[in-house]
Amino acid sequence: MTTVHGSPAKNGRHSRDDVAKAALRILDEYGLPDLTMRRLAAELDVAPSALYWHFPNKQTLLAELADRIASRGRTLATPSADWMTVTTAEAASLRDALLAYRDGAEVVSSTLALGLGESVPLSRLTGAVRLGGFDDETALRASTALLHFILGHVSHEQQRLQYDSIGVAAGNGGTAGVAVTLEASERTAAEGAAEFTFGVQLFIAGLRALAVEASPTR
Amino acid sequence: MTTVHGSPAKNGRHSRDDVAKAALRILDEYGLPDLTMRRLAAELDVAPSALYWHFPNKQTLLAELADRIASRGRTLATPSADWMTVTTAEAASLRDALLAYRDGAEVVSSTLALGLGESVPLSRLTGAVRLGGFDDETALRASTALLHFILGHVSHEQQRLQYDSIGVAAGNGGTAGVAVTLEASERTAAEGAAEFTFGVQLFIAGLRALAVEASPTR
DNA sequence: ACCTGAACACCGTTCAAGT
DNA sequence: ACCTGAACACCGTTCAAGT
Repeated sequence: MTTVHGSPAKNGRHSRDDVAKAALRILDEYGLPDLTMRRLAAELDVAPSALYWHFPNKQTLLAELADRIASRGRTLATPSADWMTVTTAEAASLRDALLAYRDGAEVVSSTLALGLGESVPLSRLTGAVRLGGFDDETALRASTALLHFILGHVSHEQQRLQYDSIGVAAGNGGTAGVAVTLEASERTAAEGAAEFTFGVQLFIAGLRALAVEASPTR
Repeated sequence: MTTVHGSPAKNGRHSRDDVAKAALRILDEYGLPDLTMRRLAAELDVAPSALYWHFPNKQTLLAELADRIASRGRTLATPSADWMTVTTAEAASLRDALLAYRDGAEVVSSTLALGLGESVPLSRLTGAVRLGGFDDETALRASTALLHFILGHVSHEQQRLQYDSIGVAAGNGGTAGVAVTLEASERTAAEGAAEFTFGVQLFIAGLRALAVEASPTR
């Protein structure tokens, strides 16, 4: 017997990994507000208190999810490109990872705001920027600023996507309504991507300009 | 008879403004997690259900608070400065407004994420950028990116401030501990301001660079 | 116009005890 | 090693009814 999601039924014996995976499933299907400890326990056919054997509290669980979301499919291996190309690719890859889960940006940004797990996405961006030969402080400040932009932008983007899909549910029910809403969400996605690219380029252009000011001969 | 906060005691008859002001008091003194409808009702000596006469739900109340926070003391009147000066001043003024209330950035950013009330801070930034002669789309995208940076940055900054003050409470109790922590929070504040300035200048430099690319003669 | 009382349907977390 | 049962101390929101 397997669940609808393909994971084996374990008759009430779970690992920490099982819990995290079930949480990601709920997050992706129903969104962050519906990801409660009680709902998660029910999904695993377990009493709510059982979860506290695997995670000391909800915050820690969310940090684990943030880590998994931000680390997902992030192997680019652009071998010897310049820092601007690598930074652009890193930013796009982070955006993709956040967009891969419903409310992904919210989860990452809220656990970053609580002081846990900011390391993964930030260090990748910092590493990319550092390729440009900037000093460590500049690289860190610039990538922190870029990270804030990315998280804010994708959060906003995902909120608009959800708004569009509420439009589907609240539509007048016909295929016409669905078609209109699909159009709207395509427009939302396209505009989101364009805004994102613009923002990233703005950062890179700014960084390059500051570098030129510092050493005009190069 | 007046309350400790100086507002007149109204024997259980309140206006919408009273409710918002009491909410801001709780927010500033105890933080966003402690700002519950029940706690707010208690502060006003009223049953929780009474609040729903003034606001349809908590989200609407938070949107009202976000509006008040983001609009606070924001009259700069730099008459005829260039767009870079005005944008820098607008960004700094927004940061000051957010820092003026505990968890201010969180409140503004979360209600912006819910689609309400983004107008005030965004339109001021957009107006400032537009002074540079950029087309409307560019001005909007750039100021949106800048706003995301500001909200993310100040959220992070306020979280660190809170972390520092927890240090005070959890310190070993002596004056030495307090002194160390004060030092830490001063360092936090100074570093926060420097990072902020750097981020804003990055944006402005990027925007100027993009403008030069578009029309190299100017 | 503004509020009460009572209820509904939830939360996160703890802790002794079980297997 | 992993879970149950029961409890504690909360939430936001609705709605009929009061003044």
